[in-house]
Amino acid sequence: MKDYIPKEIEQEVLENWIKSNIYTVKSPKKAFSMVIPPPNVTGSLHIGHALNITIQDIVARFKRMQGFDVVWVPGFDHAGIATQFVVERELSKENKSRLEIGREEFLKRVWQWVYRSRDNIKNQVKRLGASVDWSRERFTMDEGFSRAVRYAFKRLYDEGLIKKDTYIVNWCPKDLTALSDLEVEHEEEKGRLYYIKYPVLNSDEYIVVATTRPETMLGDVAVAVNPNDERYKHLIGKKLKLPLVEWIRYDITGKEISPEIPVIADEFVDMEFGTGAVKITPAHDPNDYEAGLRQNLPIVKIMDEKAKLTKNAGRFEGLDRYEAREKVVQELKNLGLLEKEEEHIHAVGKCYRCKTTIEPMVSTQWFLKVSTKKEEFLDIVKAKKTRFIPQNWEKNYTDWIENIKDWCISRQIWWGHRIPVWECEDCKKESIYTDEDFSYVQDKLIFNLLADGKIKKIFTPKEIDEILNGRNFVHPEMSTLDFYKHFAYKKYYATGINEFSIWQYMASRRDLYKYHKDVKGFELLLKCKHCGSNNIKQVEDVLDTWFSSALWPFGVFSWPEPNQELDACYPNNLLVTAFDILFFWVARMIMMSKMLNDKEPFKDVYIHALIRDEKGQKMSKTKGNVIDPIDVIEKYGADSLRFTLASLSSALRDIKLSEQKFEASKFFANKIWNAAKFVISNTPENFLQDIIYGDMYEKEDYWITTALNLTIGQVTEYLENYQFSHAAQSIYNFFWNEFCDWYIEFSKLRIYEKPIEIKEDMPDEEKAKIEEINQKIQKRKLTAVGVLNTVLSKALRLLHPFMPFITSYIHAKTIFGDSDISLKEFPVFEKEAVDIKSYETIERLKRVISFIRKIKSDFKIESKITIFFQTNTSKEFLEEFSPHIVNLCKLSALEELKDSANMLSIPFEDITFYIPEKDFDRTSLLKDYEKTLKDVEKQLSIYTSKLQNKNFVEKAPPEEVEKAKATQEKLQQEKENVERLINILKSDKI
RNA sequence: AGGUGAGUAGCUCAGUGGGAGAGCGACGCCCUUACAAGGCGUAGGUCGCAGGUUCGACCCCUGUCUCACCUACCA
Repeated sequence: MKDYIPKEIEQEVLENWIKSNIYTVKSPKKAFSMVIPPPNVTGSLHIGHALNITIQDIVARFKRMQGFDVVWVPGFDHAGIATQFVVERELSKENKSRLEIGREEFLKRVWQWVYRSRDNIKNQVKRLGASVDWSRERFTMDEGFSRAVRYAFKRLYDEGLIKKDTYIVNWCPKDLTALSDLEVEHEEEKGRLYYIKYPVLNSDEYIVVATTRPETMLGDVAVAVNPNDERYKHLIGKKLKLPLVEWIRYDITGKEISPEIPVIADEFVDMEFGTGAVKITPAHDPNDYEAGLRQNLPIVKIMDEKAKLTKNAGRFEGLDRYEAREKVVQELKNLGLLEKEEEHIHAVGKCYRCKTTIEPMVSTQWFLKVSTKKEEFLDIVKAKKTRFIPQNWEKNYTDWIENIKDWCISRQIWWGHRIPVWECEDCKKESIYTDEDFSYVQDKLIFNLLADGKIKKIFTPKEIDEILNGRNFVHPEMSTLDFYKHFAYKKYYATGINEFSIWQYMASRRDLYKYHKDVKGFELLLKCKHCGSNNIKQVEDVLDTWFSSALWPFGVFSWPEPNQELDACYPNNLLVTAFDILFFWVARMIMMSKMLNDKEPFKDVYIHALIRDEKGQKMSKTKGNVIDPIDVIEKYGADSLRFTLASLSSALRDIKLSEQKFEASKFFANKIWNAAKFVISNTPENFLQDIIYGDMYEKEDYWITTALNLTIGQVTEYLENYQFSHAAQSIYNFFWNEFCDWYIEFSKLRIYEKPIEIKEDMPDEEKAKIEEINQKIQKRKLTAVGVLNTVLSKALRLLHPFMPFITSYIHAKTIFGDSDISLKEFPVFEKEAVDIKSYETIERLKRVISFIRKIKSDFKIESKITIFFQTNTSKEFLEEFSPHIVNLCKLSALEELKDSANMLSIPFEDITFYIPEKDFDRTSLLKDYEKTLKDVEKQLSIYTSKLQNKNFVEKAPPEEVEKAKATQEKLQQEKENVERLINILKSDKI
């Protein structure tokens, strides 16, 4: 073995895994299932993904080694608005807009983008070492998912849970789409509060209203005051003249609305704020909208979808909302109707994608009525059908569900699942289509292609042939037809489909397919399910991306088709995700799973932290503080990246990350490498045959076996409880501080012990004696090698989930390397391997060695010396381990004291050591020991007073009192020892 | 405004009703045949502040300050 170069070994190991396909599971029996949170196809993975994938892979590898059929499904999310946004930005580089090139051409561009981005991310996931089953890869826009989305939509619609409705929504005037409440980010902003006078009709009085958005006054339909507000009570029911407006406005039903508006009473008005009078603009403010509904007020829209003012704004028509604001304010000023303006800080809603200020707008959208199902969604978590880890998140979930509003699921964008609703131009009613409406496979396939936008309204058999028999987007190794069979229908239809067979089929089904002679194409005839009219058109809107992501835990297992894998893998055993998508995604999955299947989507959700930069700030490309996981892998290796993330990942707090932190893990990997090098290079070739001739275990062998087993127990428990950082810490300590620092050093006594040379001229008897000794040496060596190998192998297996590459590479080179380490058994805690007596003996030995090392360091003893000892109770112990002490302390010998002349005596526990007198810095040493004495005395006084306290002795548990007594005695001895030493140092004797 | 989490060594963080820990950094000594990406040793903390409960509090309770995040409102 050469030096540790992560890049080289990781490459090699990765190739082996991919070649041998070991993470593919055909038919899971004892299943452990997870679905990857599908990364967006918007670019590349960031360090947060790396953390997410690392945690999942740790669990996956752990469970796999424990004998589970681990089904870990990878995949990607089409990310509607985000991806559309990115592709539009690309287009703008060519000075084009999506509106110019049209929907069809634009979507082609998106698919090209997705292809590149997907492959890039896929490669990154592989380099992280994720042991996903690539044969199960899915995409939220693949043929199976698109079909599942239609099924889901239809079921929810049929149950009355999906409704088209006119309602006030969050509208992004740049992306030109509605957004859900969650997609709006609130930011504090400095604004102004304008106080405007509204004259009371037929009176000299006026009401002053305060507003941050004066331009919306053009859409005012009332002014509201609190019914208990004495200032305004007399005005309730009177009319006001809306300033500036001298024209007729129309509400959304087309009714004329006068600029004379009523003063109304409504409880929602806060008397304390502003003037206590509120202008009501139902079309452009969510609160006003609600008030409008309560008070039966008309809705006057004054802005269009780009937030430009409309005809209702009279002479302000065509102005942008901000231009209009300035102009309105100016005109009010001129008329003397602006009482004052004030600085005002308030939160402004922004589009989460493009940061444009949201315009609340009344619009017709599709809603999923989740608010009616609150109790059911709460129950999943309350009844622990789904467990949140850490549990704290339950409260967040519960609070959010309790206040949930209906979910606006339609988006006015192009990239996404088009709503499967066909509206009838004749009877105006809605028909939902899925492939359930067709009985023959051919029709089902053609319908799906049509609904997915893969073919146009009029299509040719050749196009169908090319698509179905062409390479599939997600699984290029199979045709799209096979993809349908394998992933969507989960059945094998014998039907082969080609251009000719389709032609023949469609020609025979003139009831369903209309032939267009002019273009030699067919049209699938869809009819209105209510009046039978052919005059129906599919809704242009697409669904919120999270609508499809919410189906992920069962959609990847070919839902809605009943099948064995769905049964075996759903509910998923575990979902690992970050808290920032708790509502977006986790809650939505719970909702969909409950509504569609009456089940929880997963048993456990492990919610991990977000990664921030070293200053605790969110990483973002614009700030330039991102850490690219691939850069880290290049510099430090994927193993180091993973180990670092795992050791930093406490579930509760954010992770502050800087590049430097990967270094420690790389040093650790290097340590592993070198320790393994030592073990492997000292293992004889035919070791496995010879090991039966090995000798008995030494105490240190029992010691390391015990320490190993204690570690195994800890790591297993930590992993089972998702305590990754503790598990990582535990292995780290064992490997470095026990195995490397002590056991390997101890083992060198036997490993490097040289056989005695036999000389020709020796008498036979002596030769035989030496021969016997040499055999013994050989036997002892074999045992040490055996223990080294066993411990190394088990330690590597403990480490494997964290550092899969290096452990796989090294393990293959050990005597146990017949198959990949990821398929080996995870070490099991063995009670009978724990030998507390030997363990404590060696722990004592470690203390003695450390003490002698400290003495050597304190007294600046550099050369090899002989140290003498004197003891009543530990003679055997010191003699038994004298080789260990001599070697690890680099002494020339350790012997019992014969003559104390010119010796400096140093007490330790029940032993006194003697070193030769020599020059050293007495003052500084005295200072050190006096400080030690002070510390010991302080400790001792704590215990003494504790034991003198009657209350403690009487009330504390007896074992605590015993413990305190023991500690007191220990401290007493230590105190005496230090005092003795100080006296010796002070005496003129030396 | 409500909620959640955090405040422990210079930095990053563990920890728990009974002797304050680790990693990194700092300092001193060592190129010793697995490893200088290493070894050996050392220094450094009234555990945010104030009360309370307890025989005993870094830990539990109350209050308070600071920081971060989430949710809602803000005419």
